[in-house]
Amino acid sequence: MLDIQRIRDNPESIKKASENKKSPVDIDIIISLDNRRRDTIKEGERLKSLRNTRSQDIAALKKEKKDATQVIADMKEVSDRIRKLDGQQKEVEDILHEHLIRVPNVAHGSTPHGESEKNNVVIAAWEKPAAFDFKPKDHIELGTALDIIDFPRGAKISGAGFPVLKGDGALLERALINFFLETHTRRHGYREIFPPFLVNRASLFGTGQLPKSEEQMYFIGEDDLFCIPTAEVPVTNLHRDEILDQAQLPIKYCAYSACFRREAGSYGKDTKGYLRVHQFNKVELVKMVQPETSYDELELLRVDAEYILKALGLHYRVVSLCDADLSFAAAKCYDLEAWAPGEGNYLEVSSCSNFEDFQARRMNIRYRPANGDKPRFVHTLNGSGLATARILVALLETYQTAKGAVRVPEVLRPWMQGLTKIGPR
RNA sequence: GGAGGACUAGGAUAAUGGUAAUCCAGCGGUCUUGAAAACCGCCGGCCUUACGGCCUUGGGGGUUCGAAUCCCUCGUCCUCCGCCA
Repeated sequence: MLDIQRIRDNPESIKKASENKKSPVDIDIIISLDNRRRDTIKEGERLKSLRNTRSQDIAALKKEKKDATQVIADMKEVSDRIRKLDGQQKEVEDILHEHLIRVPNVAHGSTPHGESEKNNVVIAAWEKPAAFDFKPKDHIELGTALDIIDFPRGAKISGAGFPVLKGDGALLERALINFFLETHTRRHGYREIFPPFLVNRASLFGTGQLPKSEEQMYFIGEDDLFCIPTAEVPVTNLHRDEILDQAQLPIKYCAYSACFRREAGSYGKDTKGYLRVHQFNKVELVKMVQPETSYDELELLRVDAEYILKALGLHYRVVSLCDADLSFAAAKCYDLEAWAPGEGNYLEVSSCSNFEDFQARRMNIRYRPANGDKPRFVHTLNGSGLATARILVALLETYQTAKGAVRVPEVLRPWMQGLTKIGPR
């Protein structure tokens, strides 16, 4: 959510920014609603001031055992008008709020401008794509032949988009999660969180999934709870409605969670295999920092996520998303894309974003500056570190051998029961 | 799931239906070689150039001229009962 003051001060630039983000909003109606709101408040406060002073008079009269019926009668009328004005004010504020929460965050100055994802900018790459002296298979063929990914049985017990990992595939998945968590906690200094996988509406509003993306989430109506689409939601909301000490910042959390996404409306895109599924595993990195440091922290966050890809020896590239491709709440975002030789494609395995104070305003997460000044909103950031479904795909396809086995990268072996490769059963 | 109790600022505590008091912590200052102690000021939010005004007792409603206080409702925590991996 943006500061209404910021919108009042720069209506044109906010309007332009929302158009650049391809979700234009009507700024004029927001300004006029806000004017009505302010007028109503003004008149209401004038009457409330009157009521407060006259109430004191009534108290004084009663104390002196004098008659107060006339004043009380007058104030009854004033109170009725206040009630009416309060009602109007609430009505205007509700409508204004509905508009405000749909204004997207403004892209940061360093975010490239563009018309679509085609204008995203590749800013770095690591390693070369793996070379093969045979035609590399895709992960579906590999996973099925090795009997470590079972698509048909997943479809049977749950539906399309719920593949089952079996045997060494399940072990590999678990190894990845462990490797990610160990790296970020021990090497990068993040505190591990094991969050609830179901959250309430307030949490989803805080991180910006609600109200815009309600249809993308699994919903348990009986309890009004949602399955989390990412650990970002519970972890960032940990400090909702709190005032932190400056000395606590930066806060760095990492969390494993299963992630649930309905992917409504995305049929036809990446439908094949394990690339776009309804449930996958992810280790998420979340930071809460002082505003002045958030863009430095974004670079550090990206380095932490990139470390995993380097350690796994995967070819990848870093993409700076252009404003048109930026998510609703983000001001700047880097995607990390791992190379999948079987697909012949790059797969998005991490998004590292700075939300500035956009989420913090929605969640009311502030910190008290060391000098005792009044609380300021923190800046929030998050990034995948990483998502296993697609990393598993990149690994299988990158480390496959001519004989159809898959070598296990060195760094995963401590969690792989001594396996150096996954072979046919 | 049932019964009872509680919720006041960062923390802790007070207020016969008359408009939120106090303590601690924190910040600034006086004093000091420095620190501590002591003392003074600040110490929830919003509006206002200012003076000042309005709001704030877990959330939302209601009664009343006036609600932290009375009523309804929801939430959270605690105690007990029931159920349970």
